[in-house]
Amino acid sequence: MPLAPLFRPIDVAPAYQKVADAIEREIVNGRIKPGDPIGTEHDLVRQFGVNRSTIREGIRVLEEGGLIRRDSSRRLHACLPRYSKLASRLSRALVLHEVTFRELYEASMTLEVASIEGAVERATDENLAELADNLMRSEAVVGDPALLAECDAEFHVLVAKASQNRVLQLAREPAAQLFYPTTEMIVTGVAEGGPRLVAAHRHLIDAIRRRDREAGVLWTRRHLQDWRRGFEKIASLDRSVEHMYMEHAQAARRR
Amino acid sequence: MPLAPLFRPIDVAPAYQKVADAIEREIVNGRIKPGDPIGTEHDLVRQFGVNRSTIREGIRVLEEGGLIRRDSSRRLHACLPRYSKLASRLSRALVLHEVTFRELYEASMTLEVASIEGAVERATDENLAELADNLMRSEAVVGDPALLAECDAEFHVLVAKASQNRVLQLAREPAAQLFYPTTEMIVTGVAEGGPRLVAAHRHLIDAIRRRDREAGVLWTRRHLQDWRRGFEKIASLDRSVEHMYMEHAQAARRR
DNA sequence: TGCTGTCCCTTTGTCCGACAAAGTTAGAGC
DNA sequence: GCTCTAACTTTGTCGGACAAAGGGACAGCA
Repeated sequence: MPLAPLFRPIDVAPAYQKVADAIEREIVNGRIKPGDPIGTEHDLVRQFGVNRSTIREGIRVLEEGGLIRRDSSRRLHACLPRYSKLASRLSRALVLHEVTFRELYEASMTLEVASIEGAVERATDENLAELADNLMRSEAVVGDPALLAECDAEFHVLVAKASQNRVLQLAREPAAQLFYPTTEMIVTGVAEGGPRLVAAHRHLIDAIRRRDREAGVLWTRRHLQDWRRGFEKIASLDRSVEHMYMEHAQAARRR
Repeated sequence: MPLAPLFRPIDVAPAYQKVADAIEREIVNGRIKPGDPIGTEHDLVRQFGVNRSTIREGIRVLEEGGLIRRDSSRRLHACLPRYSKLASRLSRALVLHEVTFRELYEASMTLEVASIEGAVERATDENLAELADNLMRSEAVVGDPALLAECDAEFHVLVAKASQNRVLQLAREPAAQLFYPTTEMIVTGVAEGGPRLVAAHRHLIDAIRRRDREAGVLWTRRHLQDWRRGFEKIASLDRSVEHMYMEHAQAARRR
């Protein structure tokens, strides 16, 4: 029988962590709003009563977490964490955990179908305009796998955006970021890949415009199955995502 | 007509960022494997030829990103980023973006249904044993909303784990973390909430064991609809997730 | 033998002071 | 009113310093 707990574990966090936590708390509970300035390092030195080096370590933590940024003049201010930056953290984690393409495919099937359902139900005219613009640009680069893959990635981001569900938007992003580089490979390797991709996008936009849920789901499924078939021509679905893909995610994060 | 690009944009990143990037690169492309030691700060000072303060700022970045940790003796080593830690970053972002409970509910409906489908298809005996154990513990604390909510959160993590799809596992986590505190409130407020919750879990385990997909989906839907009905008794689904919820996510992250 | 306490070395967390480069501000000059 | 310049501020980096905590070796003791 263990002894009755007489003492609570005492909180021994290094000072830089406490600095970061203190600022984080003010941001997440709204006392510091996104866009508000945080003050200079010297200000923080005075407020927290610790050395500037300590403050700077705390700032790095918050910066990496996406809670604060430095503007053009390098001054600190709070900001809304950006989905794509956070998502590339997750993509990185998925790569390190060596998830398989099958897992990516299965999860994406779920997430993209949910996105299109939301989009069919709630897309605005502005969403549709963005999608149409994307389609035009896709048609123009149908012969260039790299650019087309980029357009494809953007297309699905726009569909998710049209769903008006930011949780979904965020949830689909990590897997999508890992898809992107493979799309390029597939379009390169499969002759009719580019035109089929663009055709699927056209049908999807059409389904959204007509609020035709069945068609939206159907074409999303086909679109992903096309990806799958293309991928299986060059590799096994059970292969794990390779480290090389991280290059893309890293580049995306820095943007 | 712009001039032909004669120069590439040069990479002007601060030194601490370059240190972090260099170490990150080695980890994500596998030259440093999870668990490998990184070396002491002094080692890194020698290797990179910069000051220890600079090294330390770079380390903070990687630490926050979950790529490296300090073990009990505070020595640095590479590690696999933990889903729950990353997910709490995302939860934090969702709170700051002020997503509504409706968005959470809709996305979770999709993600939890997908999880149970995967679990029904692929759960192992070990997964089932963990779920059964969770159920037992839930039954024991059915009268204590806080503990029951904790069990409920764990239950759904286990279902996602049983789906054997780590992408799904990761995708559902951020939303789930925001659900958790509300579950406690609902079980407190609705008299029959606790027993219904446990009953749903029992049916879900049963469905997984019998590999009965229909039943799994059905009971997952009911379970979530129960949550929704309970929630609507105390607030509107269109209310945005409040900053106070972050307290829970923060606590979870530190674990 | 197995446990304990001690000394020494390493490592981390923190502090101080310093300086160049880049950005900001205020004022002079037109 | 506008531009240009000269302070001033802020950041990024550096060097060195020191206390506290851990790890390891070693002696002392049951």
